[in-house]
This record gives sequence, structure tokens and C-alpha cells, in this order.
Amino acid sequence: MLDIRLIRENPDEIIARLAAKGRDAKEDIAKILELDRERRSLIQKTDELKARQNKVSKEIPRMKKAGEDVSAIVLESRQLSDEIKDNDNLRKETEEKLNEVMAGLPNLPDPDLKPGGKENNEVLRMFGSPKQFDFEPKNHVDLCTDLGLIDYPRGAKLSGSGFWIYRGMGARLEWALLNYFIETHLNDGYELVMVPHMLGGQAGYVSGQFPKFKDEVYWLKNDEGEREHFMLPTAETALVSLHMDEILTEKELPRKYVAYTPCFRKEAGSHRTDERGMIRGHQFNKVEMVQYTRPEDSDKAFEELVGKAEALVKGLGFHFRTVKLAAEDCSASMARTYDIEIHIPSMNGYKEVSSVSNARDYQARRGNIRFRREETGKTEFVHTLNGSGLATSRILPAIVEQNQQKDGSVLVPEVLRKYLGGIEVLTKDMNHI
RNA sequence: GGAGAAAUACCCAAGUGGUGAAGGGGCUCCCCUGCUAAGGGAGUAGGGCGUGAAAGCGUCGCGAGGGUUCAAAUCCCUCUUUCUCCGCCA
Repeated sequence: MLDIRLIRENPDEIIARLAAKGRDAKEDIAKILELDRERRSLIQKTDELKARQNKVSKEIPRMKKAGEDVSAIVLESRQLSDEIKDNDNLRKETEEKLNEVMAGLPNLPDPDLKPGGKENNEVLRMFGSPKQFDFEPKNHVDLCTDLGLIDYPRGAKLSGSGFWIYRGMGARLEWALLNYFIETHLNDGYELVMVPHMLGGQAGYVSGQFPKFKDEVYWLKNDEGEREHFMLPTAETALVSLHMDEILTEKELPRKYVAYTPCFRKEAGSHRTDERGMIRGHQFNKVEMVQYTRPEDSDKAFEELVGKAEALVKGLGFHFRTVKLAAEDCSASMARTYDIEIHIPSMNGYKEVSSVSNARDYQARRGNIRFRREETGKTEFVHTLNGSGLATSRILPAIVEQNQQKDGSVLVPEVLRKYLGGIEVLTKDMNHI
């Protein structure tokens, strides 16, 4: 949600900045300005009526006590009451319309972003270089199947396409990754939270996934009149709504959270032939970092989150790159986003394993998340940031592909060994599925 | 899942239709006192919204949303959450 005052004061600037995100907002802004005027004039009128009504209301008991005739004043009060009700309904209607248009506007991209889409993304940093093999490397689907790490056929049997099963050493490797990530975050002072995997609709609104992306999540079919639930598409949805409708103290900022959850996504129509295996599924594992900060601290926090995501990938010994997304490639809620992309040899390309974003006050406005500034005693909206740290289901294919050896075995990255009872190499004879 | 009770400020809590939502604790300030404790006094209902340069003024506000009424913390309905008992259960 954008600040209505900003729109009121600089409508042209807002239109220009949203244009960088590929959004022509001229009509919406015009509509907002009109509804906003209408709303304020209705409020003014209604408040005057209410003031009059309050005055009259106080007269009645006084007159009654004095034994005066109250029929005339009661009649006036009744008329005022009707008029107020009509005005209030009109105001409510106007506010709903206004909110609908406002909620549909994406966040403003930071001014330093290049306008346009993916083609304007900018590689900021590269670490390492693509692995060279002196043998014909296998792809991760074959490796995972041959080593018995992942059971694709039975995943499909249980739940259909887009689902798989981690088995034996595969499950332990995935678990080791989660442990490595979480332990690192704990050392960095983040609070570990375990959140519900089913969320009520409001949470999706705060993070900005709704109303636009309502079709991309799984909704549970509840009985008539029951609260609606959806399966969370990322822990961000839960973590960003954690402090909905709260006023935090300035002292307790920044808040730093980390959560592991499976993530559930429909991914309708987004299947590509090169995204085999676990590159894109309906359920994948991810550790998510979220920070709530004062406005002036969010740039620093953003760099911290990017640095943390990079450090995790570096710790695994991988070649990767950090990409600054162009305005249009950032999601609707975000002012800026950097992606960490890891090299997957069989795809001859890079796949996102982390996406770090600064929403500034966009989500905080939607969720009414504020803090009280000590100096002024006033409340302000916080800034929210989030970043994957990391998506394990994209890391595991990279591990097996980048660390494969000529004999088909896979080296376990050093940092993970302590979570795997010291095992250094994954070989065929460890698992039979 | 069934039955019952409750929700008022930072905390406890009074308030069953009528002008400003009691009181206490805590907190802040002041006084008294070598210091501390104790004591005395004052302040302390949030957060929006509208208007205004600001001070201010107006409005909303007693879990949420509706309704009845000239008037609702108070009466009625729906919902949410919490507690107690029963059932079920990892």
C-alpha cells in the first residue's frame, strides 16, 4: 500500500515511478484522487452532523429532568440519526472503492533500479567459476535417482506430478542443509520461529500476495462459514504478518526472524522442460529470513541479508552470482530485490536459490505494523525485508551436480559433514529404493 | 465436537440506557526527608480520521462487525479469542 498523501501531493511522480515497473497507473491515480476527495468531503459533512447530534443528545436528559417538552428535539435527533446513517454508508462505500484501487497498486521501485524487465537485470558479483569436468557429467535427476536420494515415481504416486520424496541419505542431506542454514542464522542473532503452514486470508494480503496472486496458492476447502485457509507459499507470508496491527517499541527494532517451512505453490502453467526434477515443484523446502527495521535502517539490513545469503552459498563452496533485478522483475510488493543464482551444470545456466527484498513500508501499511519513535513519541510504519536463506530444494541439485565424481558418487560439502555423522561421500550402496 | 463463563488503559478492576468511562497498582513530575524506605501532591485512555501553518477544534473509540433506540460499555444478533468442565487425541 502506498501513502495516500504521497499520491495526493505528487501524482505525476508516482505515475512516473510506477511506469518503471511497467505499470501504467494514470487511470488508477486519477480514480484515487477523485475517491479521496469524495471521501474527505463526506467525512467533513458527517462529522458536522455527528457533532450536532452529540449536542442534541446531551440536551434531552437535561430537559427531561427540568420537565420540559422534548418531542421537538427528539424529532430533530431522529432526523439527524437517519442522515448520519446514510452518509456513513456512502463513506464506507467510497472507502472500499478507494482501498481496492490502492491495494492494487504495486510498490514504488527504488530510483536507482533500471526500468524494464529481466533483460535489464544486472549481475553485481560473481563468485568462482563454472565447474569443469573431465568426464561426461550427469544431471541431478539421474544422480539423485541413481544414488537413491530422491524417489520421483513414488512421489508422483502419492501426490501427482510436481512432488517427490527425499529418501535415506537424500532426506539426511536435505535435513543437513536446513541445519546448516538455521545454525548459521542463530549464530547471527536471528530468532527461530515455527509458524503454521495453513494461513488465514489476511496474511496473504499483508505480504502483498493478495488480491493479485490468489490463484497461485492452494486453498483448503472448508465448510460454509468457516475461516478460509491457504497453504503458505513462503514463510515470508507468515513472518511479515506476525506483527500485524501492532505498535512495536523503537528499542526492539530491528527484529530478526528466521523460519523453516515447506512452501506450497501451484506453479500453474510455469512448467518448462528444462526444469525437471526438483527445480520447480508444488512443495519445496526453504528457510526464510525476515527483518522489521526503522526506515533509516532498512538499507543496511538489506545488505546484511544479501551478505548472509551469499555467505551460505559460499560456505557450501559453490559458484554463484548476485543479480540486481530491474524494476519490472521485482515483485509487486518490493522496492528492490537481489537474487542469488547458483550454477546448475546440466541446465547450463543459473537458478535462483535466494531472493532478498526490501518492501520498505509497503507491507507495513497493508498490515498496519508500526513502531513508536522515542524522540517524537509518534508512531511510524516499520520497514519489512525478507530473503531466502536458502531454498534447500534448489541447493540439493546443485550439490549433486557440482560435486559429482567420475564414478557417480557425490562429495558432501565440508560444512554439512558434521550433520551427516561425518560422511564425506555419497555412494550408490548407501541407499536402495 | 458439546456445555458454560469472560473480553474495559501498561496491569488489576468498577460500571445494567442519559452531560466528561470510577478506583487501585504501576509509571512520570513535584514536595518532604542526611541517604534509603515510608509519606504528601499533581499527571497519566490509546490509536485513527477530518480540518488547520500550528496550537487547537471536530469525530470515532469499552474484543470485531451488525441491529434496536432520540441516545448503547450497558439491550439483541453474528463472529473472534481466552478460561472452566465434558468428549476425543499426538
